[in-house]
Amino acid sequence: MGTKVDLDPIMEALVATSALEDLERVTVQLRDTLGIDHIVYHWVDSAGEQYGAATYSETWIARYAEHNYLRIDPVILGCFQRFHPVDWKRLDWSSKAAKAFLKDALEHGVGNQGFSIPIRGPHGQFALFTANHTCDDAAWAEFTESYGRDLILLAHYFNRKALELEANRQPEMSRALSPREVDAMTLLALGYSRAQVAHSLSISEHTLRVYIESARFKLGALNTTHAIATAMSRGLIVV
Amino acid sequence: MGTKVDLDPIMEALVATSALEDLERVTVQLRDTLGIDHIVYHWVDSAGEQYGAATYSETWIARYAEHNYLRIDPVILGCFQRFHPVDWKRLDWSSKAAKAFLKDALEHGVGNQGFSIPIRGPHGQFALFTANHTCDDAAWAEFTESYGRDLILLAHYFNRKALELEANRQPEMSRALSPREVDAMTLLALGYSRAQVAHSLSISEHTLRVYIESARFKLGALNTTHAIATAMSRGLIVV
DNA sequence: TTTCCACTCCCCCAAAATGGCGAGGTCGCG
DNA sequence: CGCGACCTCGCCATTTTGGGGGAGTGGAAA
Repeated sequence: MGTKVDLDPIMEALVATSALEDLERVTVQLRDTLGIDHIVYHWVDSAGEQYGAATYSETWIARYAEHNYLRIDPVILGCFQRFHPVDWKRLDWSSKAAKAFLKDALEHGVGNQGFSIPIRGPHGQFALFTANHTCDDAAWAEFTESYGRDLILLAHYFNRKALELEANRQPEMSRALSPREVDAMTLLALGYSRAQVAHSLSISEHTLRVYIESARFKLGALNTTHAIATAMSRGLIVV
Repeated sequence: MGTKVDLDPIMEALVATSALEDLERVTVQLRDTLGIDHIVYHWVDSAGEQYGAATYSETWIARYAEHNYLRIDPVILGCFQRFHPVDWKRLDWSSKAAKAFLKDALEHGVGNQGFSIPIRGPHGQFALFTANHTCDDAAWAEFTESYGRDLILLAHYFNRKALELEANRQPEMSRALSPREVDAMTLLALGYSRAQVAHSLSISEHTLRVYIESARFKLGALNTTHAIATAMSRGLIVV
C-alpha cells in the first residue's frame, strides 16, 4: 500500500472477461495488487436479486444472504441515496441493527476500513464497488486519496461488464410504441384521465382506448398502470 | 488533438467550483484544452426539468428547448437505456424525426462526431456528459480511444458537482413514502389490481386504498397511474 | 405526556376504466 | 395486389377506482 501501483493490467483483464465467474478472479487479482484485504463488486437487480464478485469468505457471503443483511447493511442503505463515493466512517452506524451487523462482519474477516462507490445502470440497476481493509484512519485516508480515481474507473468497468454479461443472459425484446401510443402513454403518466388525454390529442376517447390497449399488448402489461411503469423503465416514454 | 494533454488542472477546477454558473466556465476550459468543438453536461431532473452546462451556442440551446428536442434527441433516447459510454455513430438515427434533428443540429454548430457518457444519480436523476467535434471517423476514434477514461472521470465529477450544487438549491422537498406505501406502489406498478395487491400484502382492500391515497397526496399525483409514474421518476420505487 | 404518524379496519356510491363486439380509412412493403 | 401496421370511430356490460364519511392501535418524536 506504499507507492502507487499500476492498475492498467487489471483494467485490461476486466475488459477482456467474458463470464461472470471471471469477475471474481479479477477481484482477487485487484485485491492482491492493491495489497488490501478485500475487493467487492455487489450488484442489486431491479427485482431485488443480488449478485456479487467478492473476495470475502464463503461463510460471510452465505451469512450475509441468510440473514438478509441487504436490508440493514448501512453501506447499501447509505450508498443507495447518494452519488458520491463514500468512506464507511461517514455512514450511519448508529442503529443497533447496524452495530450488530458490523460486529458480525468484523468477526467474519471484513476489514474495519471501507470505501464504496455507488453506481447505477438503466432500469433501476444499482451496484456497489468496495475496497476494504484493516488499518488505521490515517493509512486508509492515504489509500483512498491516491486510489480514489482508479476505484471510480474500476467501478465503472466492473459495472459495465456485469451489465454486458447479464444482458447476454436475458435478451430483452421490446417492440417500440407508435408515436400516438407514446403520446397517449406520456399524457397518462402525467396524470390526465382518458377523457382529458383524448381531448388533448383531439381524438375520440374510444380511439385513445385502442392506443392504450395496443400499447398494453406490446408491452405485455396487465393494465394501464403496469404499461406506464413498463414503458418508463424501458425508457420508451419520458416524464 | 494530437498528443494527450493533462486534464488534472481541469478536474481540480471542477472540484473547486461552487456555483452552477461556474460549471459552464469549466466546460469552456475543457473544450479549449482538448481542442474540440464542444463539451456538454446535460442533466435531466426527476421532474423532467433540464439543466445544462454547454459550450453550444445560445441559439442552439434555445432552439433545443423551444422544439422540445429532449423528446426526440437520439442521444438522450439512446443513452437513457444503456450504461456504456456511446459513440454517436452507434445510435439509432433512422427515424425521420432524428434525421431532422441532426440536420438542425449540424446547422447550429454541433459537430458531426460525438461521444456521450450516461450517468445516473439517486432519485432517478439522469445526466449526459458529451464531447463533440467535427472530424472524420478515424480521428474521432483516436480521440475517444485516448480520452475515454478521462471523460468517464470527468462525467463523474461533473455529476457529483451538479448534484452537490443542486442539493443546496432544493432542500429535499419530496416527502418519502412509508414502507407500506412503497410496497403498495411497487405491486401496482407490477400490474396487480387493488384487490390482488391487498391480498398480497395481507391487508384489506380499504387499507390499501388509504396507502394509495396517502402516496398520491405525498407525491402530488392526480391518480394512481400518475403516482406510479412520479414515484418511479423520483426513484422512490424500482420496477 | 401529548401529539403526530404509520398502520389497520368498515360502510356506501358515483365516476372512471376496461373488455368485448363491431366498423371504416390510409400508407408502405413484398 | 394483398397484408399488416397505424389511425379513426361507436355501443354496452362489467370491473375497478376514487371520494366521502368514521375509528382504533402502537410507536416515535417533541
